[in-house]
Amino acid sequence: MPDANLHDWNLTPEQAIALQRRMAGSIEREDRLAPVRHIAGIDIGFEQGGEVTRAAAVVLAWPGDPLIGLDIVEQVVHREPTRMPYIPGLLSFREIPAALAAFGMLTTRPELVMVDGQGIAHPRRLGVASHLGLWLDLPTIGVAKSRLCGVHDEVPEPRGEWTPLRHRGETIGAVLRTRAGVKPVYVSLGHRISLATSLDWVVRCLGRTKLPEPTRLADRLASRRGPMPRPAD
DNA sequence: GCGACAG
DNA sequence: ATCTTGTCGC
Repeated sequence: MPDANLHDWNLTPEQAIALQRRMAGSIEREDRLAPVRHIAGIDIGFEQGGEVTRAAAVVLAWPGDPLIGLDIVEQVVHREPTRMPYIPGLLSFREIPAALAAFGMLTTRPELVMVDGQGIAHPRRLGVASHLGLWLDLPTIGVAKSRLCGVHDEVPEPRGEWTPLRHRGETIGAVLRTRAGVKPVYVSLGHRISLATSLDWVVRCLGRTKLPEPTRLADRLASRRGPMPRPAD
């Protein structure tokens, strides 16, 4: 069987794991961002019992109106047949192809991308946010609603409080309280950004909800709940 | 060997 | 992730 390469998304679990180990070494954990004017949010949802994969991408302008909040500049949806099942640790191979297709539909090229899932807070340090960041060569942040690996203390109740997420003696992310009394989110750097800066951006993009706006809006679009994209004027 | 396990 | 109604609370 031929070796796995970046353009092949139909890999065996063994090949996928080997590829993650190779790619993880290319992840940049320090800031290398252009001035942020647009922030994108990416998320994937499923339809028809999982047969169809639905990728959503939203672009928000930064900074937004202090009263209205962040403005939606663009929002797109891409649907395609689901390729592979969900396997813990191999999520990106299931979601990235569709995410890339949706991202490619965007007219605006954001300077920062927030992804629903882990960045380097992954057993092999290559969660979906990191994988996507490497592919797009853009700064990415992983914002997950639950933990994949690592341990942490309880997070203080006040909004904005956080505690380190550790795994094998290394800090791989932060568990952030985005709303008092609500389950915290797992923030980890994806690519070309530090954990500290990642936390800054997530907090800055927070509305009154648990998830930051980019991820929250993409989530809503991907799960086909909120209003559909309005046709162009 | 026995659990845990992003979405 | 998705399947699903009502219900508790600000």
